[in-house]
Amino acid sequence: MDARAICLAVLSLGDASGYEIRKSLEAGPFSVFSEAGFGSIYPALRRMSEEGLITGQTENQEGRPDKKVYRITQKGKLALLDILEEAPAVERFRSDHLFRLYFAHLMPARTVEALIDERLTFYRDKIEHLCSRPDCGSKRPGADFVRGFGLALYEAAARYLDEHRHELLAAIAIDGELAAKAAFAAPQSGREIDAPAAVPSQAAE
Amino acid sequence: MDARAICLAVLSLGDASGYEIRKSLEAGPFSVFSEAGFGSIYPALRRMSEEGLITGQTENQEGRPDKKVYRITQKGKLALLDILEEAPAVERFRSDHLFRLYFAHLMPARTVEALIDERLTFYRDKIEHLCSRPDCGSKRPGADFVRGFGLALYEAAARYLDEHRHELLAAIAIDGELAAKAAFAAPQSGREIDAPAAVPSQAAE
DNA sequence: TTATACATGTAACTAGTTACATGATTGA
DNA sequence: TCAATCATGTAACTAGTTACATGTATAA
Repeated sequence: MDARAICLAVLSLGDASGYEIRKSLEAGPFSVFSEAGFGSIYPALRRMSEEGLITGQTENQEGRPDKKVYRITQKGKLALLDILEEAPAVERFRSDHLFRLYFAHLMPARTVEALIDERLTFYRDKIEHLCSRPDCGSKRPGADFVRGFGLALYEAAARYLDEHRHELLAAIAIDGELAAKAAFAAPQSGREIDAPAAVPSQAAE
Repeated sequence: MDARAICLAVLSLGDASGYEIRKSLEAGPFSVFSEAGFGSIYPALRRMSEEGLITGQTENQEGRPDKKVYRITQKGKLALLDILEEAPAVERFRSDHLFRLYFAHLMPARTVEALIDERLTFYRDKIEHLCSRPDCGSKRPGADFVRGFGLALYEAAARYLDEHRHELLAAIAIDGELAAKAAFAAPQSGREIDAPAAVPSQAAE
């Protein structure tokens, strides 16, 4: 889903300003599986407002900037139902952290350690956050299902990192810390120059 | 990481053509955490070739199109090390499937069922695929770590779906299948029109 | 005969990020 | 006094997707 769908989804739960939508994506029920910045939220709201999917009402506030509170229209509700019926996009998962950890042998052990710790903290924060709001109303069964799913994943991730960090760190240490990096970056080493034909199958595997 | 980093990573394991890089992203060691299409791979390879991070050699093949086999240069290796040292991007997770499942009450039960089954098959395929190649060489400890992480996540996901699908499906059925959808889409219902100020906090929560 | 695998690439488009502009209030 | 929170928005840029163009060989 794109920023439009996300905004529509948040507004289907209740009126909100662009700022509040953003906040909701950080902490609300959609925080498990979506994210969007102001740079995509504001243009999306404006366009949907022009198209009649939502309406905006400017609220004057004392002491702080005016806010524009949006409300989903019936047309907007139907648009959301349409989005729900569309074939879901192929789920793609890209992880910068895993990318780096794959090359752990090319980094100093303390960098790898910091990387894992940071990730652990991230998952634990997420778990704590999800646990702190039981929110189990049977009105929206999908909400509980999705929250449970997120919780299960975050817990599995945290458990894995916790149980395997020493393993990885030990394996790097044995390697002589930066020896692997030096070997990799050395002008001549790390590749058999006269055996290029044999390598592609390895890469493709 | 972007398409450039991904290509560099694959090439650091061995020479490959654009086509082979793509294949490797579907099945190889990076399939756990990255994906890229031809439309981003080919331009990335060309640019990196111009910049001297990789070199390309055209191989004539009988009976099939020529292929351009790329090899990472020393400059390319240093570039990869640079990427590894950069602060990792904030990990963002967007899921079309979870988005839909959140609104399960607005969809026919059989659609929801199909959605979950599809996902279950996806995770099981991934698990089977990851298990089928033990590949435990101590040379690249990060490779095993990352594969294990992916496996742990996919297993947790599959387990959750398996154990909770009936729960969700039952909750929807009780609701009278499409009654919720009708109520949601009905012109007047689903929102207290005269209590707009109270709603934002709910959305933001 | 039909689809898939092999193989590379471009053009047009869509979407999203980053940085900037503006400015008051509140808490440390 | 400094940072954070509230609040909205635009412009320039970056990146990625989709559809197209081209063509052979092989397996079902």
